[in-house]
Amino acid sequence: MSENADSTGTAAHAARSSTAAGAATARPEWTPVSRPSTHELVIDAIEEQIMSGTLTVGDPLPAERELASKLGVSRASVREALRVLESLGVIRSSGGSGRGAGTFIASLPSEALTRVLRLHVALANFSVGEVIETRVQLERSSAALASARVTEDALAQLNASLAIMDTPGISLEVFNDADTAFHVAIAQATGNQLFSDLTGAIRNSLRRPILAAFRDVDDPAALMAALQKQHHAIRDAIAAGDGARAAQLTEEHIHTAAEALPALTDL
Amino acid sequence: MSENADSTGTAAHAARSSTAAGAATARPEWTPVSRPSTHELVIDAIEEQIMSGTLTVGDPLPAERELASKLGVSRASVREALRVLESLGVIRSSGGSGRGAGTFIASLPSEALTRVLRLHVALANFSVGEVIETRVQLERSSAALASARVTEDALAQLNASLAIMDTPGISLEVFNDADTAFHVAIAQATGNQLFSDLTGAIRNSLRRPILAAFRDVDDPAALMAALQKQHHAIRDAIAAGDGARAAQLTEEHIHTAAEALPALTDL
DNA sequence: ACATCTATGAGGTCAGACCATTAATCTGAG
DNA sequence: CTCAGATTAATGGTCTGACCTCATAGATGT
Repeated sequence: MSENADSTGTAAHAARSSTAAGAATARPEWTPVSRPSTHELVIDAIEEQIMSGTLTVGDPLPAERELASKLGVSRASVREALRVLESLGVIRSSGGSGRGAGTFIASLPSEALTRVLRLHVALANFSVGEVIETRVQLERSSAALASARVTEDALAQLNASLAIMDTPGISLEVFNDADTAFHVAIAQATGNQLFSDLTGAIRNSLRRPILAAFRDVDDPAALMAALQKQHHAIRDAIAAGDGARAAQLTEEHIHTAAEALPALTDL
Repeated sequence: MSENADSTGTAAHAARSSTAAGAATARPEWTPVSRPSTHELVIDAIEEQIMSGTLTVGDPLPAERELASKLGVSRASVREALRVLESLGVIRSSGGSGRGAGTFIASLPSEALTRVLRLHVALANFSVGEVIETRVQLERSSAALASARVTEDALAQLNASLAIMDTPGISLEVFNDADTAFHVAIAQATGNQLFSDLTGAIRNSLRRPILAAFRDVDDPAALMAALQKQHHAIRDAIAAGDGARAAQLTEEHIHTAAEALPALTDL
């Protein structure tokens, strides 16, 4: 990366704007020189190759030792950089020798998104209320778009998840996971991978709080039945291609769940 | 984390559903035992403290050497884990001694989200078309919600960004960054941090492609002027509290930009 | 031709050293 | 007694070099 400490760009430019507006004064602006750590430089070096298209999915990276000597840094720094990229779902490493051994450019964004959201939800940087509001908006869009694009295959996916939840005597965990799968399947039906990854990440970030809140419910089976009834209605609306209705039902569905789990929002 | 290799949950359950549906056969299902690496275990240990609420924002972590000996692993493994958490915006480290030195739980989710999206857009795991579609839906919601909740302060933010873009003879980069700031400010006006972080991350992930595509435009100044006119209209709709109109204008605005930059979508 | 064994090369882990930075503490001059 | 300056200790940052495990490619033997 040429522009270091880019900090999402926004903040830096907001600050810059104040000097532009205030103009006149033109004080020297001594910003403390940032000294990027070695592993950041390694990340930037690899990121640059990716940005410029030199490295694409499936390509191998040089061996750690080789990369270290090429970049003139220690193997430890290279490894720290690789672990970061790995956590971002950008690379995949495996041991052994020959075919398939080594480090490769991968594409596993959903796990990375899930982890980021899960941790920050737990840290209350994002409140459960915010996350639910985002989920409502995202899944409204998913439902509407899915209604216009749904295929046989996608419907089969929806029905598979519904079938699991229709099974009597199912455990809370299994129900919840099938529930997640149902909503992700709707997002997948839009054909937009980013939608479905975001949906999965958001939903999974709430997994633990949801399961915890469910234990405070008087009649879990009744709630599950109610939700499941709504699931069927959503499926029907999507299958009928009625996007507006699907969106509306989805919003009501999520609100039903949120209101039935009061322990969730005052977390 | 109790559940290892959680893999977003979804995939595992989809697979499980097929066996549940197919039933009868009941083949053994030999899933290769996952061997989590040491640094993953360290991450899980720290994550567990966060999930259980033992560690919250601002709390210090033990020193690297101490943590290593407590967990019975090498300092290198601890450092790899810390680098991952740092890249996820969950911790912040600084050297030295005494107050403020050491590693602390932090809260910088937006940078992490930006990096994830930026890299995966570059890797074409998310196509530009997908990202733009997501952006349309997200910002439609932002505009609608913002219209209902906008404050004096938020309007001032919007006007500040507009003022920058109204400045004549502005460079492409400055315009684009102010443009980003404008849209993020709308998201911020919803009061939903997740909205605004996602908006910023998505927009920043497109920064490089947008700037590149802009260079193929015949009359950049005219395009900027057209976009800026739309910006003003959006601002007015939000200020007037007309959510539906704001959403509609936002969608048209993004489509205008996308169509004026054909190089963007066939990237 | 096939099955086995071995060498190789990759990531994974570790122990220990040294450096740079920072705050707290000590020391001595005024 | 006060305050400037030197010292020290704690912390993250980096490097070195070693050893381990593992999976394959290729050699070896039958």
